[in-house]
Amino acid sequence: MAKGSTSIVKKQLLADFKVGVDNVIFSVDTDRNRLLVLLIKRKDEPFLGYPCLPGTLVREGESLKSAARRILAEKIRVDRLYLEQLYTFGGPDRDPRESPNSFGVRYLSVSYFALVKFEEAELISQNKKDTAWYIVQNVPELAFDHQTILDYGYRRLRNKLEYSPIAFDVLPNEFTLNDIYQLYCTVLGENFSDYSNFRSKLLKLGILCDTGVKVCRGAGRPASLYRFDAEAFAPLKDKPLVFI
Amino acid sequence: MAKGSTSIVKKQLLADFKVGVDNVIFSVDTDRNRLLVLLIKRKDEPFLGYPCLPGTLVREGESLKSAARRILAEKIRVDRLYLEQLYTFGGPDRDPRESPNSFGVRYLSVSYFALVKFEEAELISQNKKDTAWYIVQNVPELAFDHQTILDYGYRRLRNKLEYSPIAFDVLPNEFTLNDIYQLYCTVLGENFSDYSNFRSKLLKLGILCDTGVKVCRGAGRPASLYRFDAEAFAPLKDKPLVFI
DNA sequence: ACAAAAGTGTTGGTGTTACACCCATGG
DNA sequence: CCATGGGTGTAACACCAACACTTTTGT
Repeated sequence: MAKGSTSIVKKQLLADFKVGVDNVIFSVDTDRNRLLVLLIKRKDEPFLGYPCLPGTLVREGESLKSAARRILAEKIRVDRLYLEQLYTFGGPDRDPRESPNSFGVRYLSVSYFALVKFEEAELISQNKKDTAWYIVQNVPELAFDHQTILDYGYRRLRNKLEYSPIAFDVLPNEFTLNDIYQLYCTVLGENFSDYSNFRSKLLKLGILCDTGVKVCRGAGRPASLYRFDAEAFAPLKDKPLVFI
Repeated sequence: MAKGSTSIVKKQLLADFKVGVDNVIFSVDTDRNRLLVLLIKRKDEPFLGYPCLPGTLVREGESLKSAARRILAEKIRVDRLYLEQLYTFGGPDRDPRESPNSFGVRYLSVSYFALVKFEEAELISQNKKDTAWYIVQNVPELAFDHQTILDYGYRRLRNKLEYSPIAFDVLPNEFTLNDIYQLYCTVLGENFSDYSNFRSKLLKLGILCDTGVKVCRGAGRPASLYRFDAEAFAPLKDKPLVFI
């Protein structure tokens, strides 16, 4: 904003804000083919008992992203994740707490979108009973406008998956091609692409290297373990790239 | 944000925010094949005299989008435009005015991205001498972190153009296929696509209707005037769609 | 005034590539 | 049983060429 405005516009007209950060935290349970989102049960009015996205208010000297990381660290413990800003919801009427007697303080929500590894996402024990993973396609009614935020995050997740390699942020260091395929299926739907084409397309990108190691999962031919080659991907960064 | 947080975290830790809105306003001068962005010269310190994005602080009871529309209306007069939120920049160090003696008030910038019709974008006279269109690829050094915001907006513009019909928001009601092509060329670069394929692809979408009227522009065969068919496009909304 | 030339919009064709769908093979 | 790899037909696209209709230029 230009400072010029502050001197022209009367101070008392300007809204005072508290800024909150709400996280849409996704994980993929590849074993059961489920896309999950982390929700917590509210312990206060309004919307007492309703699930909502984990959020927090931004503290002094804290960046928005730091706040997002902090609330994430309070709920789950992960060492690898993908995190990016989603959208800012800031209408004056989005939160019923912004009543006329709220002294003119408005609440703004900057939402963040996170993707974490389900297998290593350990719920922090102190919040365990109120924090849980929900199947995205089947969440109950959420508090505030959090369903809107969730929808927005879900759309972003699907888009991101198609043109950027965020899947590798939540896959083990070594994985089979089928592991990736299952992840994509879970998020994008069963028939987003043929497995055969998905394979060859992904391999042709040259960003995976075959470790040569084979793994047997149940019956069937052993699959090769691959590793994401960050160096090979680096020059492709910021280029239009399609992963499907 | 969950209200639970407010009761746990000590009030004095929370940052107080003033929220600003900065607009990245693009227009396309199709005659001269130029992509333009609207900048204003700062009349205050810091960055006195530097160009910056038009912005304002959000007032009480005003939504973010309303603030974006207000600042836009103060600079230019248009009746058709495309407007969407871009990104929120909120690090505690982004604005040098946020010094330790600023009483802990932080400035957050929610940026908006707008596309307007160059031909009808009339600069409001009172700001005329400090408000001007700049060629995007050739802007001078900007105040604050506005170059970052501009870059972000430019990228968004190119992406949006490829998969959503925002071009029709800034084209005349009736236009030739070459008009659209020129607009795409100006934004995406000369060789983004072959004209022949661009034509047939666009027509095959079935969202344009031929008015039958022909226009002659200088020499050459007369071109058909087309009109965007909003009804035909409606069912395609929210579907993955490619315009290139 | 008339014919030729040049400019611009329009339409169609061809080779290459990507993809959907299917099948053979290997461990 | 399942991962792997290859094969085929269709559709999309890059590149190219021809054609249609107009204005401009030359004689």
